[in-house]
Amino acid sequence: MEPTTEEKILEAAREVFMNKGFAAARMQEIADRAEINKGLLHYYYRSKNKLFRAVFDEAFAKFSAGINQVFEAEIPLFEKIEQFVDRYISLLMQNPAMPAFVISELNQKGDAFAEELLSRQTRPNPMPLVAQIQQEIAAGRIKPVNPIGLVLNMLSLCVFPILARPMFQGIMEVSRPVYDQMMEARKQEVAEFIISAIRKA
Amino acid sequence: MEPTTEEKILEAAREVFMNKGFAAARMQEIADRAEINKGLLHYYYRSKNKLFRAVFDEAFAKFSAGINQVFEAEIPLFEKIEQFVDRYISLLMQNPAMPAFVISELNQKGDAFAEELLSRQTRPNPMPLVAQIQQEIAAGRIKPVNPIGLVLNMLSLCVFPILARPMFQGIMEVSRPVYDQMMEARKQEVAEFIISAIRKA
DNA sequence: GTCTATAGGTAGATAGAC
DNA sequence: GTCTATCTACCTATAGAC
Repeated sequence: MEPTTEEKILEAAREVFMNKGFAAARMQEIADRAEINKGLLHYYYRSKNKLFRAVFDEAFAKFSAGINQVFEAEIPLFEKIEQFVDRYISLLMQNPAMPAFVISELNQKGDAFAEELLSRQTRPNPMPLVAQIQQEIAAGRIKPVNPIGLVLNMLSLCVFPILARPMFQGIMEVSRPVYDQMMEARKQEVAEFIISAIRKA
Repeated sequence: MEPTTEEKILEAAREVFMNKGFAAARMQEIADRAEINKGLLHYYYRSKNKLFRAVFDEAFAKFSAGINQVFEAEIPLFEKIEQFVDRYISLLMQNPAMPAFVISELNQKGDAFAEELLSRQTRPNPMPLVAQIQQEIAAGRIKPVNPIGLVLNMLSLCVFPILARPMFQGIMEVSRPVYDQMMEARKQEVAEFIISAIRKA
């Protein structure tokens, strides 16, 4: 089935906003990619800001849903870590521009924007995982680490390599296929790294 | 001593470019912050692009020098990890906008820009640390991990929490002072986390 | 709904007086 | 070196025909 005009606009806006950021994005380029004209863009979304919000909100909700799905799974901690790393790196590799997009817009638009955005329904909620980590510590099954710190470590290890891809490729002088291959191997390595760090001696 | 006009310009440009990014930065705002007028800005730096490059190159060189200093230190691996985490988190906390700035510009301007930029003299060189890790593995003193992956993990754990500060604060509902305090505590925690992960059982 | 044309505003860059 | 004034280009947004 043919995509509707609105779908074509959103798809085009996603690509342009995510790759260039809000300020550098051009309504003309979005119109061109959607194969319509600028006037029609404003007919559907009255302003650049409104179109941006539509794209950003969707990306943020997708990001949140993907992450919460694993946070909430009712499985043992070590399995959950493995699943989290595997699924989350896969999700990020499928949308490699998303993390840099979300991070830089949140940084640029100031804390007011971040606050407003994070007050919505669909947002990351690490509490189930935090609680699970606390239980494991209380039961003496893993080392006594800061639970929030551990969740932050898991996220850092998955997201940063995607954010830093251009820098990493430049410094290490590796081609894109080799980079992709390394990320694939990292799924296993990162899970082992985290589990080794918290497993009781 | 009074700062020269050029110093005032660079200082103002740093603040504006780092917080807003290239596209959203305005020459007018830079002029205002430097307490001069737009015309004079163009007298010193003929274009916005040239001014941006001056700021970016300086930030990138500073970033690289700080990191290389620890990569090259001739001390035992576990000590080096502790020093790296401590110093690098401190450096980042003193320039909290720098990582997001460098990362997003490298992502937005495409791989050509990244390639060109990374071909300069002062750039991050993790090879001394990679070699040291390989030696430790060969000597059987740490677990056999991917050396490049380990360096990437160290960087991820230090940089990502700074990049994600607005998101982290929003999700965890913590104030700025509490966030700063958590980052301070992380210096110790992250070093222990990494060492636990690679120490032989 | 979709197009063309254009209004209205703003930003980077230049000219020229002092 | 520093200023004011202005040019030129571009971009968002609107008006109006079809």
